Amino acid sequence: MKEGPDIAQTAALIGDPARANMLVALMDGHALTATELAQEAGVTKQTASSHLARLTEGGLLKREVQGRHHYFRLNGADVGAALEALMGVSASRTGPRTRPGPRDPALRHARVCYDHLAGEMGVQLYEHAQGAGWISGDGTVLTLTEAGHAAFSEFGIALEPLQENRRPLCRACLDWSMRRHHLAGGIGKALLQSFYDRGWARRLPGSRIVSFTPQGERAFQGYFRAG
Amino acid sequence: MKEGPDIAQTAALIGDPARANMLVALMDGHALTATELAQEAGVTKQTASSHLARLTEGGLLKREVQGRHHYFRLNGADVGAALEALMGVSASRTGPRTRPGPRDPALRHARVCYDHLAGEMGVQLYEHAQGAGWISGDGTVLTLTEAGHAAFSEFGIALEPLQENRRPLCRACLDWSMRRHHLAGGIGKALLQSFYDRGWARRLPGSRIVSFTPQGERAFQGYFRAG
DNA sequence: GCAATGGTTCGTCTATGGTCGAACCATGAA
DNA sequence: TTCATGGTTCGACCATAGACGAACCATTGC
Repeated sequence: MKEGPDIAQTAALIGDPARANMLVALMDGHALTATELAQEAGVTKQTASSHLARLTEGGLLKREVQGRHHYFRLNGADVGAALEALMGVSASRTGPRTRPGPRDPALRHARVCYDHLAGEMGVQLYEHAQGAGWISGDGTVLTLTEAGHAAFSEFGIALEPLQENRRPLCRACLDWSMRRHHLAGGIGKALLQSFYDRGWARRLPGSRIVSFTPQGERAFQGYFRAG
Repeated sequence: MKEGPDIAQTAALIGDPARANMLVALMDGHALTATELAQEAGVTKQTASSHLARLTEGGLLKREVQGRHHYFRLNGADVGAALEALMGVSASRTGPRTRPGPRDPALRHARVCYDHLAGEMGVQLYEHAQGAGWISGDGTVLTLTEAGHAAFSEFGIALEPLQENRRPLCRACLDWSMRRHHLAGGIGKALLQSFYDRGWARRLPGSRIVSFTPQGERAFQGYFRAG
């Protein structure tokens, strides 16, 4: 009697704590090996192997074998989007009784979320874009205004190839550390890449921290100062 | 070591087949009583009661008591969005090996999905809007173009109050019966309401079918003919 | 008052599935 | 070859949680 795809199966896959930990660990976009994921999830290698097999079988993960290492990554952007959507409802429902956020100040200041900038700087970027009228809409889905189109183009973001993409151009992602929004979507990704390219910031290896240089932070503030 | 909201808990809530059936049954937007939901899920009243209690406790459902009837509905649009996102990944991963869609031709032709139009007519509407340049973007998130703004305004949709809303103005929703997109978001909802108001169509009670009158269908084709 | 209907609570049964120990394959290096 | 490391498979154990029967509360109508 049921119609539509088997949503329960997918949700149950995400619904196990160990697997959920693996998935959120992969939300930053890169691939991790099986043992790294086992450590992330806090289980032994055997159980991790079982979970990873089920996740790939279920189509949520993609496996790449390189020598004796098995790398896993999220299978497509929509998987990440679904995880973000679940985070959104979890955050708004269960409220802030969950831990208020990462304890590491650097993590809280600027970190990567899937493939875009999160943390205080991410929130600031979003709120500046909102205040300057570059984006409109207050939900998870945003529309890019003409002013925003002009501003991002001027900043050096090539918008046309992004619009060709199947990926949402412009989306808000709930920042669970601050319970505020930050900018996700194709533009969010392109902006972070641009920060890297300009030498404003770099990704600390083995961590989600995005480390801005003093000059980079100053330049960022010049473009996106709040208010 | 985990950070962020407890995504596993929410996902596990959705991950049970009985509960998932209840949730998708509620995706059309109205409220259903406990016994109706029990029937939808294919379980007895007792088990349904337990599931419903957990869903409301988890913040996914909202309960309204009217006399001796308990009505349940989805708790907010983001819950529906999360369900749609899960449907998206489920549909694209597990592929069309799941039943290709509703068997009832009327259901396949025009039905309600959460609160907007789905089925063949929904897909046609989306593709016309895409072809006419009213919307841009090919992912789940769309931007309304100026032409689209003009077109929908001319059709009689008041866009300004929608933009105030927290709800996404314009979004694509994957139609799992056709594996194509249809138009969701605030505009999708407003359009369907407009079809009702104009007397073009009505909702068949107790079903998801949207029944167009011959004149209504003709008028619809006049506005949104494909090609 | 009584009966009927809609929902919930309690107790029990059962099975699914998450976990780990141990053994087993595969790759790469000495 | 031998050894070490990264992953998987197998088997057994155990807890959770989903299912229903029965009884219980609440609302409506007679």
